[in-house]
Amino acid sequence: MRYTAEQKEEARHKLLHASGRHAKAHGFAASGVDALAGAAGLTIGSLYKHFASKNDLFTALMAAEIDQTASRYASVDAQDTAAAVKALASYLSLAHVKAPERGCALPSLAVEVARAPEEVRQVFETSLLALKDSLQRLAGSEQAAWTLMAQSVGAVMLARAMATETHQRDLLQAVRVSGQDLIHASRAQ
Amino acid sequence: MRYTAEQKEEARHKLLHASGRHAKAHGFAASGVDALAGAAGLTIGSLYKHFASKNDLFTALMAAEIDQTASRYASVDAQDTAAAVKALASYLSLAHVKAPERGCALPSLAVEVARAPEEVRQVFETSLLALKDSLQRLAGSEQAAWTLMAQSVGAVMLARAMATETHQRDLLQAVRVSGQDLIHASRAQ
DNA sequence: GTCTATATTACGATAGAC
DNA sequence: GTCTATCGTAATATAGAC
Repeated sequence: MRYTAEQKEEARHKLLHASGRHAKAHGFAASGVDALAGAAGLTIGSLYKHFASKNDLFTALMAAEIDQTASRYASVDAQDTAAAVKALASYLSLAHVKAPERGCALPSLAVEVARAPEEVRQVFETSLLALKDSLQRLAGSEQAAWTLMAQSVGAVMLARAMATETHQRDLLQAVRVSGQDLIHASRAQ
Repeated sequence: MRYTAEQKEEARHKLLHASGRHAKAHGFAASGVDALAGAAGLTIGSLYKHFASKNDLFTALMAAEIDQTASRYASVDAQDTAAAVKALASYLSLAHVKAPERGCALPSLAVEVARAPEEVRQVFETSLLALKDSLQRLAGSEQAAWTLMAQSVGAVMLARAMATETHQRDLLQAVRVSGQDLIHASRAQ
């Protein structure tokens, strides 16, 4: 055959990665299928050979994105408090706010998962629980992990919606301090 | 004239309210202009007599929605700690997660503001800062206000994206406890 | 597997009658 | 001010050549 299984896998991977970037920046529903495929240098017809529907692409894309975020925090040394604080500061940075296409998918796309069919939400939930476990290693308790996740995701999303950088900084800074308190409190015990 | 200024104002108000409900449930960009107008019992042609464009409607709708949330927390007695905790519990309830059309606009629509033109974000920011001030009365400090807002909005959004009610409860409960700690800490001083 | 071309539907916005 | 009708455009998805 002209195309090997490896080449197909590679094309699928590139499709997931590139359409993920595009969706995080412009929204998934708001992105046309042609734009999603075009981001990977492909065309509509080709995309539909890899995914049965736009929703099918969304499911795979979301899982890949959240897993990527989870593995990022899984690689942080849980013993190293300074490393945990640094990872938090990176998430709650102005750079993250300004570059959604390179950042975490949750502030950009979680709301679209909420409106997606049960199947999508089921796959998403599995990935999200894995991310929570990664955070729990750094945050100490499950409660701290959920709180850290919710406030970080909320802060980045709200900061992106604001118009002026000064206020974005204020919000990020406030949540950063609260998050640090949370991390330190769990380690003081 | 056949239509008085009051009737026009009333129609505009109903349009804002009904399209707000619809947008919170299904997303603003994902909602057709006909569906937005239809939610208020009107038609497209009529909507365009009140708003110059779909984006113009979004700006007005967002401001009205956030102001509504802000006034809700402005009416809570800042002296009454139990009342503040109760308001927080109501926001972080399963009922709120299950009924986005009747709830706060932030978990549903903030991400769309982030992708909207500068003009929209500017108006949004003004309303959001007023909401922050309302929360600051209850939370004590500005830092606690931003944190409370970010984690509550994030928690509701993430809970809505999850598939099973048990995990939704876990997340809401965790953030509720953290929020209560935040409120109590600010009042212990 | 990738492409171009197309079928079909829905979108945002406008025009004109009442 | 509200309605129906309509103009362009862009959407999702499929068909068929290579």
